[in-house]
Amino acid sequence: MFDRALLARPSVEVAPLLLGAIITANDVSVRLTEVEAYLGADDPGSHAFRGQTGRNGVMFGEPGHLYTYFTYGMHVCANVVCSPVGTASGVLLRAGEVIDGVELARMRRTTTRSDADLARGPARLVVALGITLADGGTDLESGHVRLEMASKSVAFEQGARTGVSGAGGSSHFPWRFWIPGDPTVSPYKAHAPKKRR
DNA sequence: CGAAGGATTTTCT
DNA sequence: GAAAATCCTTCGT
Repeated sequence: MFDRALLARPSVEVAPLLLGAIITANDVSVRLTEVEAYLGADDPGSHAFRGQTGRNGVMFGEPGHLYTYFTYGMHVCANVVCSPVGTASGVLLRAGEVIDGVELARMRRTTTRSDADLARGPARLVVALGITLADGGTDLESGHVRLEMASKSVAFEQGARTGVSGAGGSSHFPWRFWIPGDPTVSPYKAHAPKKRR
């Protein structure tokens, strides 16, 4: 199922609904096990915090579309756009379990040893699915990247976001959601301060 | 097993 | 010019 009205709600409400959902692209399907919510306003960790720019434009657009961005010079991350047109919010896809096209995903993730690592982490998930920057703005209902939401909600846990620099990284925004006990949930902790800036 | 450093380029100030 | 919603390798315990 794909319910755009459901996605038009704030990302903090949408995030837990996406756990257990299945995203399919380029002949690989992933069942989401970990996500993070980002808001445009009132969220220093969001790209849209300082208003609309060329990069984050699709976050202000129609819900249910794909928002991709390039970060750390070598990684692509993917989000599901939430909230009505004109309001920026999104859900970062942090990790998932490859349930279809495992062979293909394994070929793309040459550095991966175990199958549980294929989509464990935002940039890894994107690579496993074969998504690139050019896929930003794709409609997840009719494009070549599809989202299939779970028919019923699953049990989940909620806690502090990881990897967010600055004020947004504080545990004041406990907007990370995951399926407890799942081996594909990202193991990364908040990193120590970086040296080279 | 855990901690730390380095890579690399798009985007915005 | 500086920072960035990360990942991988290497080093130390």
